[in-house]
Amino acid sequence: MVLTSDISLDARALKKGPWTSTEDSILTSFVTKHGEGNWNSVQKHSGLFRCGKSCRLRWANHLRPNLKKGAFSAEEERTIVELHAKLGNKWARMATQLPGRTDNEIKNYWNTRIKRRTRAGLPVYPADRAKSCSFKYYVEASDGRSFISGKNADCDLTSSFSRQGGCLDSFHPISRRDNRSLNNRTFMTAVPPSSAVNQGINHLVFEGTINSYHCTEVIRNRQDDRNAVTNESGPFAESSSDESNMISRSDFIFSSLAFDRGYMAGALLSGSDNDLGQSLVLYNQRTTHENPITHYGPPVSVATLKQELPSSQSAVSADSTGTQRSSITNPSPIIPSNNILSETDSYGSNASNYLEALIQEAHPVEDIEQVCVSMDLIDQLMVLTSGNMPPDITALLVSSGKGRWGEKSDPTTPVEVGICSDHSTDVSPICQIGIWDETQAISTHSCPPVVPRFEDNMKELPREGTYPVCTDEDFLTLLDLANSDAVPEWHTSSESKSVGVPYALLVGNMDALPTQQTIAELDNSTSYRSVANQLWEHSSGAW
DNA sequence: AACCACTACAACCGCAGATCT
DNA sequence: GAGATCTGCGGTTGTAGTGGT
Repeated sequence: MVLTSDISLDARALKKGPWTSTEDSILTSFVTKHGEGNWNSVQKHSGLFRCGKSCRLRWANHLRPNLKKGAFSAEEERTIVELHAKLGNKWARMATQLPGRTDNEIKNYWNTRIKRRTRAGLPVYPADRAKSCSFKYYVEASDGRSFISGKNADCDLTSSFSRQGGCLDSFHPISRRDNRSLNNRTFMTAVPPSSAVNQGINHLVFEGTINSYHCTEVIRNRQDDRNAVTNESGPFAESSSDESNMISRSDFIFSSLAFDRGYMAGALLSGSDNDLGQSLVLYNQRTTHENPITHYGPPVSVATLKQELPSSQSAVSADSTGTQRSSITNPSPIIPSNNILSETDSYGSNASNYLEALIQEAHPVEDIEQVCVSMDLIDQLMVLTSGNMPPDITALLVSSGKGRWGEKSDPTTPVEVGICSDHSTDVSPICQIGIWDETQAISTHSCPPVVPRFEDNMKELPREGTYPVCTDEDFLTLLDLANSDAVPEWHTSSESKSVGVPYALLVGNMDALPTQQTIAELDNSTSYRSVANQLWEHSSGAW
């Protein structure tokens, strides 16, 4: 009531509409004299009958020095497209990357561009931006599962993933740490059709931000997305440029990366942050960068897996005979058709023993260094473990691969943690563990495996002594060495380095995870690879 | 010349977070 | 600690200019 008259008074007093040159000059002289800020006082003391907001806007968009006028250059346009792909409608943030341009300009440009392209039936993002990733792998498994694995060398989009039941488009990993696009980061997602949803492997590979243009059915078996499974619509189903679709979630925790013949090798279902204790969480970038607590949880039992799946999806299903079995297509006649593991079994020791038996069956045991673990074995193991590779087995496989590093086909596929093959030979070059790199292309990786000490499992690893088991003192020593820059880094990419989990893997002791401060210091000074290098030298190449 | 569609741009509005009192 | 105020951001609207019919 009281305010009504005030408001109408203000409405009468304050001018709206286009600014005159006189007003501009008044505002300019006032700001030049008194500086920016305190815009309401501008209105009060400058004689302008404009509200503070209007003054700020006029100054910021038109009067402040160093503003660029005129049409956007081709380079600026390209930058805008890239930035929008990464940031969405964060005009102000985009403006900081375009000197002399205002958020309003960029917004106007984008909106008219959107209109134009939409009217023309063109995609928002140019096709060359949406498809230029060279996917290292694309596998359509016989059971209908599809995987896309992309590593991207020159663009920040991974898309053009379209398949029955879902597609992934415009996939933009962005570092939370500095909002930098993880352009060269390897990522993969698996989008199984409904018939295979119960594999427990349909998880995004990374934790980050997804700009979900046209994303559908990407994540389907997360706790809070279970309802979405039934209506064939994932959490990113809406197609919109709305900021609300900039989904940043921390619970897309990928497991291992490698797969062949359509099978995940290495595995693991993800879990939310709250599930750390249940899942074998291998990497969680958010926790790494902001709160470096990343766990190797206990192995996920089949029962746990089952529990974690939506009600419409079960890890094991009954076949026509009523036998409960993994719904992963059995890839090999070697493996009995029924699941060796009972539902309630943790696969741990059984699987380990079974794998050892398999290896011994395939190769003479006297020279384990010559053992080649074929993908058949990995296939079988995947069936055995329903896609969840226990860490001790992972380590065993690495052990089997000892000595193969750098030989013939270079096992350069980077993995976060897990097992991979290079997909180039019939016989897999075994496994790698623990090399996580968001800046290196797949094909340029070459470094010795870093074997985590899986706490209780460590003492059970074969060939004890060949693993780089680090004490905390070792860790500090290595850290000093790394920070001393005494050793050349394995790569000198100017991109920021990823530390944290790799470090922990390196150290082999999750308890020895460096503090965030340490990570930051390390990140500024050297690469964790130099530590790995030291580790390698310390072990005299023994691993 | 008049009208219309379209584009580019400027400015306003509402909201939310930060800061102040 | 709570309310007021300031500031910045993003969405929306208004308007001038341009080109085609």
